[in-house]
Amino acid sequence: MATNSCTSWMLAHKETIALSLPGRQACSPGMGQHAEVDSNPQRCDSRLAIDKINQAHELARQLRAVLLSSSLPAGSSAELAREIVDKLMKCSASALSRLQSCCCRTCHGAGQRSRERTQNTWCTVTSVPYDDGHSWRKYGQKDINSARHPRSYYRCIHRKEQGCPATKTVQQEDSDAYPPQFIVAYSMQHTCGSMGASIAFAMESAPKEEASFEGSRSSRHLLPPPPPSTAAAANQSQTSSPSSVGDQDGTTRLSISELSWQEIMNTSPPANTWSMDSNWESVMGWFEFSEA
DNA sequence: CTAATTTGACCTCA
DNA sequence: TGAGGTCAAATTAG
Repeated sequence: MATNSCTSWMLAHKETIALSLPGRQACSPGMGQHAEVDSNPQRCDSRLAIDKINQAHELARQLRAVLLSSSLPAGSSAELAREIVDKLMKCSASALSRLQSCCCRTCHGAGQRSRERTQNTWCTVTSVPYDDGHSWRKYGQKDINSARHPRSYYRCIHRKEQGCPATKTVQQEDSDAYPPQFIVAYSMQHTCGSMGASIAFAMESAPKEEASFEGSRSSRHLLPPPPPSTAAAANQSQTSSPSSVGDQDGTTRLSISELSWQEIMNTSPPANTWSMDSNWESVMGWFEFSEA
């Protein structure tokens, strides 16, 4: 797959950021099979959640337009972007909260080797499974019996030097949806000092696995190099996406992470607060989302 | 040359 | 015993 087409895909789907939903679907033990969303309206306020997600989607679209705008004077676009991101996060947090209240939080239990691990496993379904704010290194890939697509295994890049136990698996759903949806299952919290991550699942932006769709063997070409101004941040995410996207014409378009996300993260709660197992309430409290 | 990915073999668990 | 997870040598790319 050509780098150009991949970049185009990335730009085309930027607005899908923030729509990765830890509670959107209850992951089945097999992961390769579609999980059932709770259809009981009394137990699962899914309709409201969907509305909220749609709002988030629209906000993300607006944000993209702002970020890609070159006519705005410096400073104003960043300010506007921050406001939009703020609203976006409120909406997605609200949706997540609602969905989480009704959907199971435990993902694939099959194959888990210990109770501890099972308790520290959660998942999300997203069209852009890679940039979740942490650095991952792929260490394996397996064909799964019940799934059409192989499952990829990643571990934290700091595993060696810092002993970080975090791992994740990425598997494309069997559906023919476009963009393709991926089930991302995380295991264990990061103990490394890298960016607080899980919150950044909302900012995924680089569909590396796109390479496999197109038949390319390596995905290393697919991501444009980060600009100097964000090299440090990108360095934290070697296998995830850079924090901004370089255009083919040589200019650098600011991404969410560059304009506002870093600022948000600077005042964010502890890195692991997005664990669906233990700290969800604190996250909700931090966002102080107005309503839902 | 170094680092990341691929992939077949091996390990663990149900 | 089979399925899923991990290891590690080989391969690939910068």
